[in-house]
Amino acid sequence: MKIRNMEQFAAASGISRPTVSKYFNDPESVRKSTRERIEAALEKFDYRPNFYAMNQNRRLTKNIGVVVANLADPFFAEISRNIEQLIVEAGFRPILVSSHGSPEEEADALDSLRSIKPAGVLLGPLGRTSDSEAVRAFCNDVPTVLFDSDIEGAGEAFVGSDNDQSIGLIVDYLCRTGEPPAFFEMDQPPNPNAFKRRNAYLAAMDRLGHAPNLVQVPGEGWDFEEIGFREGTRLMSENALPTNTVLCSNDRLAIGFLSAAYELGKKVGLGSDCVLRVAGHDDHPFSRYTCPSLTTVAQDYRAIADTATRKILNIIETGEREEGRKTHLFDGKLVMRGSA
Amino acid sequence: MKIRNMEQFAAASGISRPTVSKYFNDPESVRKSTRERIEAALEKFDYRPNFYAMNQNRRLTKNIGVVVANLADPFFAEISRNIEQLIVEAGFRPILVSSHGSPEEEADALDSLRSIKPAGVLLGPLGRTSDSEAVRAFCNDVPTVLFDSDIEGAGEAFVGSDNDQSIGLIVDYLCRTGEPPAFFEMDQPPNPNAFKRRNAYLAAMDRLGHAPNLVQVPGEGWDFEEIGFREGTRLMSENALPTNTVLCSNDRLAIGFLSAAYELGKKVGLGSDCVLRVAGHDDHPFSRYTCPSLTTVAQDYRAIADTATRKILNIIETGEREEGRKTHLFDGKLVMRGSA
DNA sequence: GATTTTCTTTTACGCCCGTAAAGATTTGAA
DNA sequence: TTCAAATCTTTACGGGCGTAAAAGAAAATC
Repeated sequence: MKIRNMEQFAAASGISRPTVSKYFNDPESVRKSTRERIEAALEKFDYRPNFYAMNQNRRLTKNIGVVVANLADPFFAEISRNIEQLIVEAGFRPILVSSHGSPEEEADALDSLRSIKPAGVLLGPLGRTSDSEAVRAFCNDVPTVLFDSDIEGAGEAFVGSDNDQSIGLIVDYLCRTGEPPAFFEMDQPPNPNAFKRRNAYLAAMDRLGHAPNLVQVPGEGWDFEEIGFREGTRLMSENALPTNTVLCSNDRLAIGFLSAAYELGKKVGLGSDCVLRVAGHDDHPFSRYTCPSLTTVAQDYRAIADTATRKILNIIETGEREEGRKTHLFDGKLVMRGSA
Repeated sequence: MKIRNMEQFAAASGISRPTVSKYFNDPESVRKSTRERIEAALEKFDYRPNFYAMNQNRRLTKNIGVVVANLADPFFAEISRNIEQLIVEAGFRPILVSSHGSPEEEADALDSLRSIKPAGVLLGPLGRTSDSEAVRAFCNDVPTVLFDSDIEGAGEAFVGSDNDQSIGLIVDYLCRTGEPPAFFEMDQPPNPNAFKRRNAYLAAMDRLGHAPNLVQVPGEGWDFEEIGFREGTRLMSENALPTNTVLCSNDRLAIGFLSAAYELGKKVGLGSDCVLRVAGHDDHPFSRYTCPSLTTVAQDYRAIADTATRKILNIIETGEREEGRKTHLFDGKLVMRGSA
């Protein structure tokens, strides 16, 4: 016999439909003996409630939107993998969407999520280029927790890395072990972390009593490796680098920069035959395999994913939009490899 | 005034509800003047039909599932980006799910997609490790087009790369310009393309009258870079490479291998000071930035995404499950860079 | 202008399930 | 055993929309 709807399934399991409905909403909400009878029937008939009918009249669906700036960036791929897993474990359903680096797509994604009535949303926004009005409007309607990039006043909370701490860490390290670093970055970075990191660099250099060296190269958009390669090539072939130590604003820039150094025959690393030290920030999954392997600061992916997810689940379950927007920042860890 | 449902929106636009419903199902299905009136009202009231109510009674939803083996792999990230875009342009809604390299998650993903009643699914399966019974069962219920990895007898069609052609191309090139290559691969690759490539290598070498050299290193799972690095290090430090030219089964293995060569001080490339040539396969987004940059064969991402998407859209629109499962294979293009 | 064709309106029903309220039953503690 | 609390059943309604059929209106054809 083929079960067609909850009515029939309820009959087959010998439980009333409202109770079965309650079970599917939250298995713990029914008595143990009832739960067992339903689960026994489930084994026999493999029925699943109609997804659409189920969500139509629910005050809150069991869907949680996950919007990331750019899935092609392994950082976001990795963090959304963690988040998805946690959401599933909590009995919710993740809906993963990428903005592909475009503000319009980000706004579209939020708009489109709205029609799915998610119980909550985890948003890793574009940042500087986001349509911040649209984002704030969305956050007013749907409980949202931001991660990675902050947008002022948007969402219930922000979870990210403490750029002051992490940049401080690597600047300390670089200064301690050689020439103080110059800071290599794009002049128009899409991501607000870039600004925080720049300021953190300036502060750290100041604290250590060194004159800062900002190297701001023309560049916008998300093709970081390309920009790092192109501008690195230009700077090095013009001998325009102010120091022999370069701290890149993120690992993807550093990956391009290292590639440029290799092509130009400039040996990077710590050995006596090396002319350059290069460091990055993020511990991008590929940075272990650059040549030489990249010294960097690891962001605590798991802690970020974990905290952001717990935060949104808590808001959903208590129904309380917390008062006072909170910010959770995690420390980075120094990852010493061959490049600096 | 706030529009709460289609009834109210229909009233506000001066059109009957069934016609409005028809419009949302397919804007082209109503008269132009009617369409214009509805769209004028849309500007004023920004109403959107309830996603759940909308899909509940439709024979076919406007959702298309996109399931990929591993979103953390930039190949899948890139191809799913293309697919998503094409689906949106066609007026459908993509639902992106990653299996994260796990057969259980793949089966779960399909199961979970089923309850969403997708009009069709584009599946880039794990391949060898897939639960092929579950996949075939799914394909029986839901029109599915496979891409990247094939599973025999599953789905309406398969779209991928012609490994015979692409491997032939690079083997030809390598033989023409130096010592014939050895083929570097894992002994337990998760992906069936690996087997096809191995056979293509054997055939190409045979055709050119060279003795083949298979280097099968212990390795399973998806940590290709790690395996390439570890086993590359081992082989090179033991001087166990049979030739000075290595063709890796895919770019990610090559990335690890190149990193290992660098660490060991073995110069890779074409110069007279180089002791090794290394090539890959796929044109992975990162392969431009390896040291030296990686010579490889580019898969035609766009053509694969395009064909697979058009295929599923066609099946959906005509309602015909084509008879006779078709296979579409695209040629690779040689990408000559520094490593070989 | 008459006729055919195409599109729209009206009316009505059903999809599958969430939810509410009231009464019946079970459970667990006093 | 008694009684209150927890849980379940029954009954009933409604959500927002797809869809079908019949009748009406508009556009296209001649």
